Amino acid sequence: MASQNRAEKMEETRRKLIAAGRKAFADKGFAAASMDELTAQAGLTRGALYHNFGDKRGLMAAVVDQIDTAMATKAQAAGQEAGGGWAGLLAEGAAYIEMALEPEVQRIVLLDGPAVLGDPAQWPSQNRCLQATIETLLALEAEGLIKPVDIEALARLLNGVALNAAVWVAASEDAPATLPKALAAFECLASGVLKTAPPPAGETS
Amino acid sequence: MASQNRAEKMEETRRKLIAAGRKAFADKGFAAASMDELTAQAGLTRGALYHNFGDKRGLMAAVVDQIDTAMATKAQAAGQEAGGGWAGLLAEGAAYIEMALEPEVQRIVLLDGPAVLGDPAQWPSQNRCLQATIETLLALEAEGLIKPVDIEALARLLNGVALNAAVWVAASEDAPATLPKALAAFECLASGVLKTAPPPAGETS
DNA sequence: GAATTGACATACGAAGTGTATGTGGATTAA
DNA sequence: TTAATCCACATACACTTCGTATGTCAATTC
Repeated sequence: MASQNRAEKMEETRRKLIAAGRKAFADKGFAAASMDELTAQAGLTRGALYHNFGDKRGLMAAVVDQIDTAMATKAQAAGQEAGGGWAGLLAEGAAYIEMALEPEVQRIVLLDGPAVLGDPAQWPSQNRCLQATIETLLALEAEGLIKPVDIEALARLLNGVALNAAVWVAASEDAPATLPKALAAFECLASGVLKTAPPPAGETS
Repeated sequence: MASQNRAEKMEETRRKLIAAGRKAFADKGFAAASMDELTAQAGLTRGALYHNFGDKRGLMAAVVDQIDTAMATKAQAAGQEAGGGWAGLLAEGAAYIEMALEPEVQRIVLLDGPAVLGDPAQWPSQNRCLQATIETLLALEAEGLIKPVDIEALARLLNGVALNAAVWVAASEDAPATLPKALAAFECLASGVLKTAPPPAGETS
C-alpha cells in the first residue's frame, strides 16, 4: 500500500515541515525558533528545509501563507453567509476579529509576519482578502449606499481596523469581556462609510 | 572645560548608543543589526551596551520609546493646535499618518517594534498617546456628539486606523498620490463615531 | 593618598544559520 | 535485468552573533 512516488513524498515532507514550523513559530516566535529542533521534530534535518524552502524566511512565508489563506477563505464565507451587503461587511470584520484570538494567528500572522516578510498588504494571501472586501464595498457603492471615497483605501483601512481590534482583544486580560466592546467599536467606525444610518440588524440589503 | 562627572558621561554614552541603535535598526532591521558594529560605530564596545541596557531588546525598547514618545507629543500638539474637538481628533490622526511616512518610524515602530517588544498597546509611550485620544473623545462625548460606545475601544481602533493608513501610504509606490486618499478614508471611518454628519472643515466645535 | 566603587573593555563559550559536499534509493534507458 | 543517472535529503563545516564572566582603569570616598 501507499507506494508513494517521489513527488508525493516530497509533498509530505513539505507538509511536515510547514506543520512543525507552525508549531515552533507559534510557540517560540520566529527568532527563537531553532531550525535544528524544528526539523528534528519533523523527523528530518535542516537539509530538507533548505532544499524545499531556501531558508528560514522561506518556511515562514509558507506558514504565513497557509494560515492567512485559511483566514481569508473563512472571512469571505462568513460575509457571504450573512447575505453580503452591509451585513456581509460587518460579518467579514467580525470573523477576522474572532479568528485573531487564536495565539497562532496572533503571533505568526500579526506580530512576526510583518517584521519578517514585510508589509502584509503585499502578501498574496492578504491581497486575496483585500479583494473580497473591495468587492463587497463595490456592491454597496453600486447601491449608492456609501460615501464617495476611494474604495481601495476604505477596504485597506477597514481590514486594518478589524486586525487592530483583534490584537487588542487577544492581548487583553479578559478577552470574552473585551470582544463585544471591540465588535461594537468596529461597527461604529465601519458605519462611517455609509451615507445614512445603518439598517437594523437582520436586514439583507 | 566640560569636566563631565560620571553621571553626565554615562548619559552621553546612553545617548550615543541610542542614536547608533536608531540608525542600525532603521537601516538593517532589528534582527540583522549587529551589536558589535553598532557599538563600534558609537566608539564603544558591547560592554557598554550590556551594562546600560541589559541586552539587545533593552536597547530596542529605549529606541522605540524615544521615537514613539516624540510621535505622541507631536500628534497631541497637532490636535490642540487644531482646536480640539472633532477637528482635533482628525488632526491627531492626520499627524500620525504623516509621521509614519518616515522609514525610521515605519521599520522600527511599526514593523520590528511589535515583534520584538510585543503588543504596542502595552508600551508606555503608546499608552500616553492613547490617553490623549481618549481625552479628545471624552470631550466630544460630553458635548453629546458621539455614539454610545466604549471610549477606550474607539480610541484604540482609531489609532489603529491611523497607523494602518500610514503603513499603506509608506509602502505605496506613489506616496504623495496615496496620502490624500488615505486621509479621506480615515476621515470617512472616523466620522462613524459621530451621531450626526461632521461639521464642515474649519469649525472649532 | 589608600581603598573602593563602577563604567566599560576584553575574552570566552554556546548556539544558530547557510553552504558545500556526500549518499542512498528511486527513475530511466538499454 | 542491470547499469547509469538523478535528486531529495543528510552530514560536515565555516562563519557570525549573542550573552556572560572576568579584567582594568579612572573617579569618588574616607
